[in-house]
Amino acid sequence: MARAAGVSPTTVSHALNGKGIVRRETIERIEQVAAEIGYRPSAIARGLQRSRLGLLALVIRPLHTLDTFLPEGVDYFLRIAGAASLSAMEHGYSMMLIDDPTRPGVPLSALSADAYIVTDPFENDPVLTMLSEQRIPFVTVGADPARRGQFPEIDEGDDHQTRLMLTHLADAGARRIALVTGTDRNDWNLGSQLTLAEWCAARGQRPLVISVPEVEGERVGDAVIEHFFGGDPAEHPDGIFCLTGRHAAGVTAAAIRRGIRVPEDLLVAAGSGAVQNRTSHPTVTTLDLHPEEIAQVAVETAVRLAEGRPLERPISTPPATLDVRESTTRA
Amino acid sequence: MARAAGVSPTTVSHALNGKGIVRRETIERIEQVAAEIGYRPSAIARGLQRSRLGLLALVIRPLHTLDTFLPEGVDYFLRIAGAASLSAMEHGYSMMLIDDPTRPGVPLSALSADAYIVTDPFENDPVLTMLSEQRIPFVTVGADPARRGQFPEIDEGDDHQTRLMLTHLADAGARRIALVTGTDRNDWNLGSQLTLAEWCAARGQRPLVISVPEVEGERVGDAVIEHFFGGDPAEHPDGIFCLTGRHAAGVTAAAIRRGIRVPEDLLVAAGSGAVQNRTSHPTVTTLDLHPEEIAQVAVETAVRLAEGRPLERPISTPPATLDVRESTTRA
DNA sequence: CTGAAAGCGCTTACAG
DNA sequence: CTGAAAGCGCTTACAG
Repeated sequence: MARAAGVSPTTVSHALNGKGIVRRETIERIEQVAAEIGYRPSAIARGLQRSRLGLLALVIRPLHTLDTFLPEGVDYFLRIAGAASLSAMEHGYSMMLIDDPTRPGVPLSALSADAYIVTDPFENDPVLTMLSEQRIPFVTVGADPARRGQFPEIDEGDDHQTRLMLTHLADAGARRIALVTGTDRNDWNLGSQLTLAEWCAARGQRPLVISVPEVEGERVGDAVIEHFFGGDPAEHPDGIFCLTGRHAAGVTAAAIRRGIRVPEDLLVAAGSGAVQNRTSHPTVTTLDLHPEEIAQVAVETAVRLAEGRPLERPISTPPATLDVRESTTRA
Repeated sequence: MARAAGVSPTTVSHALNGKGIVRRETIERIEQVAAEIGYRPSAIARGLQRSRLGLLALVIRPLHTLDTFLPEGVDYFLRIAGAASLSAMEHGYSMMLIDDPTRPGVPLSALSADAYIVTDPFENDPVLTMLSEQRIPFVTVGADPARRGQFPEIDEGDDHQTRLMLTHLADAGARRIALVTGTDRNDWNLGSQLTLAEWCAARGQRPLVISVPEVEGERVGDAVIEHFFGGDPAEHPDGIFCLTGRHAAGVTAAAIRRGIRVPEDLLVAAGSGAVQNRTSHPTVTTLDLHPEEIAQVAVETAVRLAEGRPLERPISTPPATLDVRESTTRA
């Protein structure tokens, strides 16, 4: 490029980056030659200088537990990935989608992002440990339950969300609300149990909770219903809050199979909605967690970290909102 | 690192990469020191040498047309993205998810992948033109309809898939099959029209086709039904093949609203399934395009290109299979 | 205003 | 077996 324009590499660099002082005509000539020969500076060479590549990475932890990377109907994480990728490009970065970077033999490239976004880390998540040991900047979406506040984290507002849904269920007529969580030890699953415990304590109730694997999806329905409705009728719930949409779909179907009417006998709602919840009969009330906006905030934070700019903490996201549907609407 | 181990950078490089000849003990010492200080070679410096970063990029063209990057219920592209990302890591690469890289002001990083995968390029797709001009390796999933065979491409088997579905509809009792395509000018939309034209020609029929925007999703239902059932009853179809699952969902619902029974009066099927099709009433027959396997083949091809290894052409993917559901099953 | 020099952190011939 | 030198393609002080 320098040769083609008949100047030194220094001048090319100055001209194209608007640094230093270069005669206007020289800049124009260089720009023209660059356009002609389709010159683009090498991101790698520049990266070596700045030791930043303009790369962000997204690690979606819960997907690692699921058998398929992308469980059907669960659009929450996928919308995060898409929105994060767009958002990154708007900030001048590209987004890598990577699986567990602590596995032996991960590609070097998977560890060369300028900053990482880790959504829903597990308790004492080794990914966070590794990144932190390697002094690689990262931000989590949802805290590591065992290390809350230790790392830059974006509060998903789990507590608020859980209360929002519990209040809605109570308003809709539920007197005894059971909780169905997943088994991943993340803030979402663990935090909601704490919130329910407080909620129940305030009402002098014993919390009804069951944790079932995320990966089982709809299949957990019968087991969950049997668990809550198998024993003492005095202990039967009249509202069930499932953290995942697929669990809620399975629970709703199983309840109906057992002759329990939804919403007449039992209110059902989901935390993170699945597409199924919008098309099932009855349709199921869910929370809208606004994944696009979470992704945007996460990317902004990651960019700040990558560029060594200060963070405003705590970082929070717009609160979840309710999508009220038939499963919690009594006539 | 070299200093820490008391050897030269050359020896470190040799030891860690298994190149050259290094005494076993030296290797061991270097490895130990590396582990102790958590040393990882810089992917950037190495990349500058090899002018490859170990990065692949996925460009999902149809998502660009849609208003949201990740339309709800459409899991095809998302499953491709997830599977491609996993597959890339197995090959020692990381996967970037990028939007249109021809836009002015794209991050340099978005153009520094070793090879690109472009799914469902448009006719004369500027992305392909740009990549090809810049001599950046890429493979398309589905051809550029205007430049078939000009670039490395993975055949999605559109023709086979369309015939598979037409045959199924005919077997299920349809005498007059209409086609609903999207409006993106990609192989999937254009190719299926050609196949239908041939199919109809063989039967002495005039093809019934309408193209409606992908982004409209379910909302197109009434317009499509009105288009096909508004006029001469002799021209009413008794089978509709919608290329997208969301269109099929909308069409099914609209037909039922109009008193057209599915599947009794009208068979409906979808090309690429959406989650809705599995939970609607009636459930809707779809093709399973096996996105995970397509992603895998695409990644393998991209890796070959990145490494300058020869391609075996034509590259093909496992044929689509039918998921037969209620919408094409008459009692 | 412009360019020669050094350096980012590696790898790869090549010399010892 | 080991290391000094050159170089990957840029950027950034610094000298002219």
